[in-house]
Amino acid sequence: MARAYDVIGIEKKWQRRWSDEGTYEVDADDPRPPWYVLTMYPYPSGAAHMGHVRNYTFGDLLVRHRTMLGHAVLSPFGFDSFGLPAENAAIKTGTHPRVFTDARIEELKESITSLGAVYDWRREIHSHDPEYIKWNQVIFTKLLEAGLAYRANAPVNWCPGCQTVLANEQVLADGTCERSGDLVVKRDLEQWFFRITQYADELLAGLEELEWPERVKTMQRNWIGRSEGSEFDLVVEGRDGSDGRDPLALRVFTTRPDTSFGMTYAVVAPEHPVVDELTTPEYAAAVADLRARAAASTDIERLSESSSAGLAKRGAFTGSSVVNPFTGSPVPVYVADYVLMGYGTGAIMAVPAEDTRDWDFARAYGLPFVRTVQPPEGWDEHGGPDGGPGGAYTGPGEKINSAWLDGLDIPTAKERATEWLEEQGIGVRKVNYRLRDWLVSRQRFWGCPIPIVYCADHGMVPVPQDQLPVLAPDDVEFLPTGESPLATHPGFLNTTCPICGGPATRETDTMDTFVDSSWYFLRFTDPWTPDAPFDKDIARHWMPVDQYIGGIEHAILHLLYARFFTKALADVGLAPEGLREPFARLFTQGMIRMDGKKMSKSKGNLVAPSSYLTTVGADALRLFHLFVGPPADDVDWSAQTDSVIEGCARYLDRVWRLAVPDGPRPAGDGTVEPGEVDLAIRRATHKLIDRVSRDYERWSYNTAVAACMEFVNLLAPYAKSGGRADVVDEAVDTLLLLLAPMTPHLAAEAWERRHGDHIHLMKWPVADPALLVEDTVTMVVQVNGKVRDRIEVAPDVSEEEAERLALASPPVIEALAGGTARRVIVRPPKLVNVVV
RNA sequence: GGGGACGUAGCCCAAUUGGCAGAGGCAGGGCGCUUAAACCGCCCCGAGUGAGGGUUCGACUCCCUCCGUCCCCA
Repeated sequence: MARAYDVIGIEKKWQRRWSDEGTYEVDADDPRPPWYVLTMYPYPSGAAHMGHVRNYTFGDLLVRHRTMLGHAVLSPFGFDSFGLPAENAAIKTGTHPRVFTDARIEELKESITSLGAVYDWRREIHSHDPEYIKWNQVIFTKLLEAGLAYRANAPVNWCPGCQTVLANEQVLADGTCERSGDLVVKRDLEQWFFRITQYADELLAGLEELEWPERVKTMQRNWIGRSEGSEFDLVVEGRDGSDGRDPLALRVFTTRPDTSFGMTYAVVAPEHPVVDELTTPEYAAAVADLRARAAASTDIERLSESSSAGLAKRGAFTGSSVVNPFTGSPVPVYVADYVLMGYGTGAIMAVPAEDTRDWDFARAYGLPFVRTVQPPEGWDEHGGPDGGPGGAYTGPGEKINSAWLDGLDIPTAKERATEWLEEQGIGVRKVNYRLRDWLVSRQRFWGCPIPIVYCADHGMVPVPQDQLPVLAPDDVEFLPTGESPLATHPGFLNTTCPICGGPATRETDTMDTFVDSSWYFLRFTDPWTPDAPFDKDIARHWMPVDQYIGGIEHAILHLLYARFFTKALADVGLAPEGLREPFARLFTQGMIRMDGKKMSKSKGNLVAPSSYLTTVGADALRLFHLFVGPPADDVDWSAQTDSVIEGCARYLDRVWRLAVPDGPRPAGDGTVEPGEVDLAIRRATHKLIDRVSRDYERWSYNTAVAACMEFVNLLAPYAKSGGRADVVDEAVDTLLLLLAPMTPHLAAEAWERRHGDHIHLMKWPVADPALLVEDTVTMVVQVNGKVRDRIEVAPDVSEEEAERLALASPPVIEALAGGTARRVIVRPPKLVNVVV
């Protein structure tokens, strides 16, 4: 399509100038108030895709807008450059992951730049850079010193395809690996953990003060999963110690101690260490069978009620009983896979009447139930789904069948039961979390090595800071065995003990890449200090990030880990004390979908931005992303999308012709007083400032663009048919200033041709309040909600006057037809409704 | 199974938060310009808001139920 201006040439010209002139480079001693805008740093996957374009368009708009508002805007960029794809490529092609990664970084950097997105590139970070690795390792040893990192043997999710450990969240709902699709299995391994659970309460409480989307905060709350309850002992029948054997008891956790009188059986997790002791010879085979099956399935499968295993195969009687301390009666103990070792104590009291999972299990095994909460009338007949009989009742109600708790409400009964357990010395109040410690070990090559050596005499020894970074060797072979090359490289593996100098071996695990992304935003504030990961005072100047932008897919893990790291780093003295939260405001933009699926490389439905950059240009593509809908909403890439993008390009052509006319600029008549028509344009100009400014604040770019389009529709005929030059100039200049953050190249070039200077160094326009007030507004007059008349009134019309005018309106009088108004609703100056 | 978001013209979306359902764009149609077409300019065409009920003088907006799409947790 023929364009009104040299789009490609102009875009290249300005991209070079912003870079050459360092327009968006800032330092901590800048006198302007600081503002930190950050878009989540990307994994370098090669040339940018549409999701990147959308992402960086929002971020870049903010950087330019905030700068025009007079802030010193910190806008850094970097790459999350460790990760699996580079290593897989190495195995496939024999290219070293660094070579592969560096090439992908260059591609991505180039395509980000060609979008017109501006950054302070002096601060660029690569997480595979030796300098970054070093500080990562220093942080690791500091956390170790502080007791926030530890090593433990743990059952882990093992992906046979990737030959590595996966975090729970990397395992999909169907029990397969999110990357390779292989079925994940359980394995016991010595692993490194970060003690994030120590911060569980603070991570929960800290959410309150954050200006984050409510749903992200909800997801984090659910992930942390704080629950208050009691932990108490169930004495195994016959093992109270009176027969000379050691007493044996089963410790259970419950959030509903008030239901204890309704316990009809108890359950232990298949992995529970007490299982062997509880199981009588008679039931040993069945229990062993169940344990084997549980070990082969994932947590998700085990908790799923529609498991293919079926309820009947999911439990086994141990042959033992435990005594319910509330009733003194024994109940049978089962092993069942719906109880997990990792949560609570790995054992529960089962109350089928008030817990749906217990109910299902009890029914499958013919176990009785006793209600301890009075269900509503008719519950047993039609309380269930589809009006069938009701099962477990988990709602509020009066306590029954519970001796001294009878008649109480649930909260009171809960408190009494807890107090009783404490008085009897058999239980304690307990807060439980769903959140687990963060497993950071990865059996991969392309990650940050964990800086630990193992010495025969001194055990586990952290590598001293002056010997960091520990770097992976270059001369490695990448074989499709799945084993990390680090584990078999003698030069890397064999080292000396930092304490005694004797022979030692290195830790061969590398860190989860979420470690790298948990503090990069701090490093960005000062990537130059030689003796620390960043200077604390400089970090304090810029932090927290004023606006963080990223995908909703990071709602839980990355954001939770980064919050944990910020607190932990402050506590070990690396980050500024008092800095508890890294991201004051968060925005999660919608994703791009095509044919109902997320647009992604793995789904093979990518639309390359590059084809648009060489046709309609970056500005039009940016404008499209801003215009297509609310930033938080998903974008459907459809057959019509190209026409919409062309429509955006057409609009920019119109703006260009308006701003840089072919012929001589219209000579305005500055001698005559402006008339009504001229004033209307001026009013529209200032209303546009007001509207766009407010839309920017509330992330409503689609309406801001629509307002600019509407304005051009109004302005173009006026400018063409002899409008006053001063009025047109004010209108066009204002429009360019408002567009500058959205379509920076066009705005910059047009402004330079008009004024010879740099639009992005201009101040954001301010609306003249005098031009925002209307002389008159249209007041709607209704009779019984039906519009009968419209009357022009003063904006500050009084209630009495509005009512008088409405009742005097001929159409209203006609509609009333001699009847009297029963009631008149007056909402000046917008509406009067006469009710008959 | 639990929690959440969203359903407005053929399509993408507005409606300043309970007050005239339409701002903008795409697609479609007409006229002008043109030898013709594209480009460009001007104009036209459009839903009663997923369905049902409730609250209210008044509901796209608030409350229930259902349907559909998507997200999170199981």
